[in-house]
Amino acid sequence: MRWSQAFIPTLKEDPAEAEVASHKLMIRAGMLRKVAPGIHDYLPLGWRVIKRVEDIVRQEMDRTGAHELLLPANCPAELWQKSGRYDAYGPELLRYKDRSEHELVFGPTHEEVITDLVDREIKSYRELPVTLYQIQTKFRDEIRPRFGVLRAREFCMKDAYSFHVSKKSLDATYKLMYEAYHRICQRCGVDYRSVQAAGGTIGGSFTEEFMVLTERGEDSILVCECGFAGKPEMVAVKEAGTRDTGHGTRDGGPEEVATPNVHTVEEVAALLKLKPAQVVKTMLYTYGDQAIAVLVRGDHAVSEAKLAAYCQAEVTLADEQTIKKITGGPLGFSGPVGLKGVKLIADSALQAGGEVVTGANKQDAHLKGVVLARDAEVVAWEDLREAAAADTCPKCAKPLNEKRGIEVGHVFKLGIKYSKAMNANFIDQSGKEQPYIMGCYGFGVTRMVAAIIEQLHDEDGIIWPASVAPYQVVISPLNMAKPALKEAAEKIYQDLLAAGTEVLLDDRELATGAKLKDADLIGIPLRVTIGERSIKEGKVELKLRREKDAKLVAPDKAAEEAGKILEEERKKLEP
RNA sequence: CGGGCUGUAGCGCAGUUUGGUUAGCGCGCUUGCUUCGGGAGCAAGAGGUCGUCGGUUCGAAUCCGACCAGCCCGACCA
Repeated sequence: MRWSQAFIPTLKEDPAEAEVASHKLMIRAGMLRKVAPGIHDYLPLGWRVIKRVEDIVRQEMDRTGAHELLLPANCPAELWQKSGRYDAYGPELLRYKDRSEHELVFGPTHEEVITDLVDREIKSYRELPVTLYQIQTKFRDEIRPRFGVLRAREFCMKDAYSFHVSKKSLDATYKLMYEAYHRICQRCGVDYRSVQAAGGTIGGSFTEEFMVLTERGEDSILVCECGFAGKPEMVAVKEAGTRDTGHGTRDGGPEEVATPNVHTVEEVAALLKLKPAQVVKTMLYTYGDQAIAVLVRGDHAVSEAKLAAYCQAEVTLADEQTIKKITGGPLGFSGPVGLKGVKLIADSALQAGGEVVTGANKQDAHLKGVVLARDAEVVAWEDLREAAAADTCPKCAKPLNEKRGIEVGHVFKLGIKYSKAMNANFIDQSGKEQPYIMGCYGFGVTRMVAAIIEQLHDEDGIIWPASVAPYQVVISPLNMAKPALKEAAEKIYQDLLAAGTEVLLDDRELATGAKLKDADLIGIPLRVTIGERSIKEGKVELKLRREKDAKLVAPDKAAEEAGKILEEERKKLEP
């Protein structure tokens, strides 16, 4: 492609609307423009990258034996009513009516549609398992779209669904998908981790997320140098023996102290001149028609995932009314002493003993000098809190580091959640109807593009890995008015085209600096620089975007040498 | 939905406090000449419902009111 004829509207300045690096750079590099909040034009350069990532995803899906198809973006609401998600999904689901008043949804994900298709077409266990996938535009009516394509309302996603007769068969496909996702992330050239996700402990289902590590990620993850990574709510915590909670044990039991208008742990600790760790939080949760009180140290957070696993049910934080009914006191003053009629469990970190401060179950009062083992009826001490960077790796016991990540992929064993709700069955070997056992596997294509930039850029612009770059080579003749430079550029351009290389020839009549700045901004992996300085010696320069120094080669060897360098670059990204 | 901020040329902004000639600057764009190893110089030019509607005033980008849109934080979602 000749740059003079391309549509690559680069910008010199950062757009005011963009906050994060990937968003700024996608706009400045002429990849992306905003049409409405969370809705974008993908310009040619951006679209080329999206297609490169799509191709990687497609190749890895095909390698697992999955089959690509394309489902409609517009789906009848009936399917969603059948699964129960028409009500459960909430306002993020874009709904509308057609001219004959039929209700439709614009699919944010396609479990319903695919389950309906498979149910209509696959009747026998003999035809299973099957894995189907599509790469498609999804729509989610995000409450607050932000960061460009990282959290958009319209985005490109690969979604795959597998159908099985047995859990064992699902396990096998899940493993294939899990491995495929690792290969995709490796081929995209990013530093990433796979982590077990919440929900994985309920009902035997299992789910993992693939997170690209970047400082601006929306999720917190804990990583260890041994390779372990996990989400704080999932990482098992081992308490390190006894712990001094700060103020020793006196006789005499708890003593009430006035704490007017003091609600949060920080406020209580400040008022009583203690550390948050010396205060105990009492959190009430409900599940089904039951309630449970959970104690954690003031500086810790309850892991709802761990609590859900303990309760074997989804848990919800109790509302103020429920709190009043159970504790007799208002929100913010709950405590374990004298608490009746509710199961009381505590995080293992509190087992060390010592005196702590808790709520008094009445307005504007706390209790100090509480010794949980003595003053409260704790029925179980469990690992119930979110892990933090201060904790140690459950695998190797080294200290953990807290990192931020962007979720690009999610693999999930669904089980019979959808097939059961939608009454979608196959006939098993004994002639009986059984619900399909399902898995689903999502991958955010446009999100991955942004995640790559977020991780691979410098102050000059994007640094594309060769595997996803919109062009492999950019040729920059530094002065189009000099015939010698122009001719050398043209020759190398033709050589590279003949070799099948995706090449961008910067034939624009711009000042030298502008061309070099633009080339760096759009991040093409390899630049062939043709300037008078080197052409006088009969050479041109080959420079990798990610490196500082250039290699000098004769113009007629440039295409061949470029091919070799790129081959090396691509090899590095192979799983 | 709550809190904060912002709407002035394609982009980035000044001007608004204290109303007053023809609304400015930088980048970009057009034409010409000169330049060319890190966003060139000179000259000439095009481009504006000052977010919208209403009000106050002899006079409104500027004051008042309502509305709309966008961005950030939070809540929500995952």
